[in-house]
Amino acid sequence: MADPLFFHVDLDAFFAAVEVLDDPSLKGKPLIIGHKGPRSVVSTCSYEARRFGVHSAMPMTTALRLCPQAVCVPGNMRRYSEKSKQVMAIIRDIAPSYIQASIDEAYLDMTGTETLYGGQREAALLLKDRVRQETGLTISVGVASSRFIAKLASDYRKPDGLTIVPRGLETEFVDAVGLRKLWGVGRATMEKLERYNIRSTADLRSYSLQRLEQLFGRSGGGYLYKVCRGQDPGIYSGENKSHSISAERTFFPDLVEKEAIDLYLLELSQEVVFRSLDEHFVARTIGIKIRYPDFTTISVQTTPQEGIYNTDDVYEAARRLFWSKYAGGGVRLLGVGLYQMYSGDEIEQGELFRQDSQKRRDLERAILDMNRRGAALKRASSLIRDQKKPK
DNA sequence: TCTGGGGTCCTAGGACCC
DNA sequence: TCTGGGGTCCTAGGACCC
Repeated sequence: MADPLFFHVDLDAFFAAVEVLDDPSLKGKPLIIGHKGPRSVVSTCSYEARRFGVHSAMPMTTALRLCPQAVCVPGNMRRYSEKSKQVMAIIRDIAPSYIQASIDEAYLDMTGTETLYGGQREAALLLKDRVRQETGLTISVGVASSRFIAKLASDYRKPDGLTIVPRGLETEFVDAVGLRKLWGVGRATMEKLERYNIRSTADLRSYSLQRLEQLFGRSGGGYLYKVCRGQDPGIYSGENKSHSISAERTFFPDLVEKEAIDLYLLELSQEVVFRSLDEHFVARTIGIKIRYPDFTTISVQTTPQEGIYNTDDVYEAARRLFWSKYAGGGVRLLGVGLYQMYSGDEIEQGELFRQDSQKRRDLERAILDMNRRGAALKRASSLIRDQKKPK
């Protein structure tokens, strides 16, 4: 049997690259994707902007202080997902199988393709070439014996990079990448590691599995034990898991009026329900999230016996949860989520009220279909909200 | 650095059942 | 009844990633 071979493909500064493609006058300029508002953050930025210290998730105010001449555009997800699909189509053409991990990255299982393309490097170069020719975008590719190492490798040299980690040199490669840049080691883990004087992957290897499990829990300990040895922690199974959908909004200024809070709860409820209809998922649990001006964030959820079928069900539950938990004062952020979602549309029939719920769900589906055809049809309550909403 | 929005996974405690 | 152990479900919060 052929040795396992994986590619990880990562689109370089993806959103920014698409903007440049669509407006060549932006080429070579520091470009930031994100809203300009006082509470927004950088979504992506071009490499020119990165030279000023700008990076993803940075508060927009900070970014513009570092790089005042940056061009700032809000972003267009529909356009990005269009380009993403083009790239995935090329990947599908070249790889025997692949997993799309997000809008701008994918894991390709290239096991057994060495004779087909004349070698790993040749296959990776073919992929890079085709993406450039057919979409105008550049990608960075990591090649390794596991998905985990391939992922680290694609990030090792960017943009337009190609890094091949030879079989057997996984541990050395992980050492070269360094602890902080390992996927899954974020700030909190890093701080904890430093408290134990663990500053490198080599330090980490001197700890036993048992000790790491004591310190980081069964799962976290096992994860660290494997990755510092260049082993794949196996995090890509993902089949048969429940799914969730959420929507949230940060406000400026903070919300204070009861009416406004209710109207936003309605809007968010509507949003998640329509998306669940679109994806053909039914939820068992609904939750809300409140963030106060001091950034403390709480969440509450409930799993109603009667089931959750339509916007009214979600909105009523969201309101109950909110008003039972709300501590008063301003609201910086509101969120509504559907959890424990399973695919399916039909609800078990039987009781009358359920049939009624199903009818409303069918109505909402009809509205969704009309919206897809471009009709600007909204629920009346939402129209009223638009009139009342400040700005 | 005064901190978006959409997700996933993990943990720990409590309820409840056998 | 002062009291075990395992399994499953639910909840709140945290960490992490793109």
